[in-house]
Amino acid sequence: MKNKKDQDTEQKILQAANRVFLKKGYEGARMQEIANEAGINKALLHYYFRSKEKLFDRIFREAFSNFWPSIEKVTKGGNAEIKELIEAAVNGYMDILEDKPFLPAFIVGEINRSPERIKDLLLSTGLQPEKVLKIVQDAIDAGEIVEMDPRELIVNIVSLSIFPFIGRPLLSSMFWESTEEFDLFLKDRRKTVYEFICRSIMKRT
Amino acid sequence: MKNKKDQDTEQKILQAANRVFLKKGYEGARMQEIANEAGINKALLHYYFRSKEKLFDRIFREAFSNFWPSIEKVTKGGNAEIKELIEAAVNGYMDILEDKPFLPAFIVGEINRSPERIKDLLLSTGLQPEKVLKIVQDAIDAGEIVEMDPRELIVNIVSLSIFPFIGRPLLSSMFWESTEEFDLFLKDRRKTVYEFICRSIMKRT
DNA sequence: TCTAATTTTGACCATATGGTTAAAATAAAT
DNA sequence: ATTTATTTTAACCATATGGTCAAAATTAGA
Repeated sequence: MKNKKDQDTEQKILQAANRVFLKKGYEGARMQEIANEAGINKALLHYYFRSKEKLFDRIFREAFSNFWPSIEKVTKGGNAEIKELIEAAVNGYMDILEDKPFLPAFIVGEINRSPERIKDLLLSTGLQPEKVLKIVQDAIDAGEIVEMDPRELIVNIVSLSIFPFIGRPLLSSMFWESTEEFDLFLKDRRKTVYEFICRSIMKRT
Repeated sequence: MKNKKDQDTEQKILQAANRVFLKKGYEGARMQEIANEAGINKALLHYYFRSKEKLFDRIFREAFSNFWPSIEKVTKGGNAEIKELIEAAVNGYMDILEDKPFLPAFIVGEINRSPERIKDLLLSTGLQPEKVLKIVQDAIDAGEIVEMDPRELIVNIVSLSIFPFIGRPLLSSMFWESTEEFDLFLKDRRKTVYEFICRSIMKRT
């Protein structure tokens, strides 16, 4: 039976673990640092979460499920508009990543470390990539956009949305005066990316 | 004075370190594993490279300098064509990344781990981002392409070229039958990315 | 208030890991 | 051939790290 203090401590641990794991990854993270960050004894971590792997697994699954923008509004109604899909995807990613900029680097880094877990993870998210593909394919069949592999468009949308956050330190150093200015650029970007994509896929008159 | 065996061993170590560090990152890599991979005693690593940090630094600098496509052909002559720039950049990245797919994940991961090193690294590469920006700006001023922040176009080119390699395990699991098929997709991609970008920036008639 | 259950801690353990050292093996110099 | 310099190894060392445990502190239940 859980009481109030129980919940508090568990939450403090999870928040601390989240900060540390996301910034340093599984290999770089230290249980001691997580304990310090949470303001508790290291043994408590094991009391609540058995092992580093178990704790990490909890954090990672949570992070992974937060990684996907919700586009049900677009996919639900049968009459899916391709432009709405793009707008929802780009805005969805921007919303998530402005709030948690470390998320994508963390996810791809950890997936790279143990790729065998992907299948399981994807299943538990209940994502339906086929639905997204179908929307794109329908738009192509209807002649609304140029002909292309639907997967290519998806990859491009995702690339344009996510990569600037992964490459933030590098890009901001090369082309901006400061990371703050780069962040301003990122804020504007949801508009410009959307336009960039639409210009490319709309047929010429 | 170095003799032949010396060179051999050093090279074997560097190759082994390269494999291990690129796949596992600094924190995940083990000196023992590098030694095994190189077929030598662990103490030899320290004989040749003092410490893990020193060895890593050597590998990382090498990796970082390999990360940039050579676009001098385009930038050298004053008459820089924007389309040539895009083609050179996309093809340059594809050439590099088809050969070393782990490179971008490694670089961005390690830069994330210690961002303070970037300035120094960038200086030692002798890259000139301004030149690239100027080519884009000139094309805009000449009315060849649509108006936009030149940095935005650069970021888009880089994102579209690099991200699919970073997100390979995830993307291939979601939208392809196997990683092999995804790799075929990546091979074709240098054409389609180029076209995708050009369609977006060329002015409508 | 008194007891039982739960939570928290400090001290400890086993192992992994980066690093060192002295001696053995090999190559170079004479 | 003998000596000297260099390369390689096995055996260690110190420390960091994930994890455990018994006791103390706290909370819940009677």
